[in-house]
Amino acid sequence: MLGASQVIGANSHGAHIAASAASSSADTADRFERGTIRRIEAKEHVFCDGDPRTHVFRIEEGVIALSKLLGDGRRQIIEFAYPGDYIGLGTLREHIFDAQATCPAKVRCLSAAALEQEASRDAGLALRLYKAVSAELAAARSLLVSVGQQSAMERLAGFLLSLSARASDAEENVVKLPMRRSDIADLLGLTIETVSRTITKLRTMHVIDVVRGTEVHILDSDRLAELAGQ
Amino acid sequence: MLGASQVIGANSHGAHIAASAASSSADTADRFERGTIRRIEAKEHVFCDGDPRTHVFRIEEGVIALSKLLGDGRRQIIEFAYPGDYIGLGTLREHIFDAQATCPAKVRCLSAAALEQEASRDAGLALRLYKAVSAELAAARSLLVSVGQQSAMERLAGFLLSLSARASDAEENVVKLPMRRSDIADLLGLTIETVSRTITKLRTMHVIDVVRGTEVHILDSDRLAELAGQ
DNA sequence: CGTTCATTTGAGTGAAGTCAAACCGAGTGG
DNA sequence: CCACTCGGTTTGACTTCACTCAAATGAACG
Repeated sequence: MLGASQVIGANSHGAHIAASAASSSADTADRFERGTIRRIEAKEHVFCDGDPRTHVFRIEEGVIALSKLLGDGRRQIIEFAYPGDYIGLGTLREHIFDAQATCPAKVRCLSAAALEQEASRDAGLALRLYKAVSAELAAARSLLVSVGQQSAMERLAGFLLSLSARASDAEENVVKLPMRRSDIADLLGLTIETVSRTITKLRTMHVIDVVRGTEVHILDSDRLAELAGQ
Repeated sequence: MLGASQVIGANSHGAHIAASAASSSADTADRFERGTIRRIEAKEHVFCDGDPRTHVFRIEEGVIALSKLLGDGRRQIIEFAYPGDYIGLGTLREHIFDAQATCPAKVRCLSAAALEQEASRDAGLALRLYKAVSAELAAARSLLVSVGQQSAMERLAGFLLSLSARASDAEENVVKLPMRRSDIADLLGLTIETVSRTITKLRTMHVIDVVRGTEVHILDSDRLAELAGQ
């Protein structure tokens, strides 16, 4: 994918804690992969800003939006967490963001206390936590660059590219948008109307085609990469 | 400090790796606190985007700006690193940002390879790395909320408050600005002119006073907190 | 088939950007 | 000691991109 350094609101390859490839402590990782599954309806919260941080969650299905709500209703989405990603990592006693499903989802619940206690003994696990958070940090910084410096068109094009790079489920060049326009707007620091107008412009330019509003077909990925800027 | 959740371009309490309070492995931490000191001139780079990540640095004096440069010259500053902060953490083989001094500075150079090798054996050290990066992540997300949702006035007021909260050096209510207007602009996703105009407006409102352009006296911190929004 | 929620489209406004010039303080050298 | 330069900052005039308000359209579902 051209412009691979651009990852918007998503971790390059997900924030995986589970040991990759051969690891001496794959068993300890497994222990934390076996939590109870919780079903989340669209718009339901997994946790809220201020809640005690009792669990870490791994997304199994659907998409969870991490967001910060300002007093007057403005909202910034920090990241869309996809299957395989972890949310709720960190060291604070309480959550400092909302986590809300953008569509029906399933998450696996893992005890935060147990995880951290085990990590204080198992250097391998602690290192995997470190790497997972480092990946999230890179993603957050990438989004910051986009929101701070790029035009609406650049942000949207970059967003579509980052989704197409990550969501390797269906066919190449087809990107599902399992979230509302307002979610995309709040991720990119734009308004719903600007997101809609920009998508329309991409359609009239024949760079993308949109089916039922939720499925984007990338017709000209080179042009899309150009529009995304660097 | 009112609105304490707002931390702009700075880690709440710095990204400290060194063991806090009583720790069983204070000695291993110490081992990494003894690197050679390097003097950095204003505008000089500590490292560049793309350089191999051979060292981690701890700021001893001055301020280092972490930034991403876009192809056409646009720049987003990710964070200002102050004394006590670490830069260059992460798991990638190469740096993905520039690190540049905004004023004369000193950094301590620590071997990245040695640090990570030790961390793979010492869970305590690995956990401290985890916590340091988690703090950076929280700071990056906080800046993202600011840049994505707030007005120029809100961003600037928040920035001044976050600096006054962190730089506990001199008197209360006096904030040093050891960086150019262009650095502040690139942190907040604004232009030099907008930063300048907003500072002027704060002066005419008698919320702050500015001495020699680099020293901000906060005259009405309650009003400043109001202007910073939530 | 009407209600509801989400998206699109249109018209007008405004906050921040651009371009340009003036200002200011710190060095430097005549 | 003053004139000149130079980088940085401030201020002014004008423009523009994205926002706001408002209405129309479309999709989903009981």
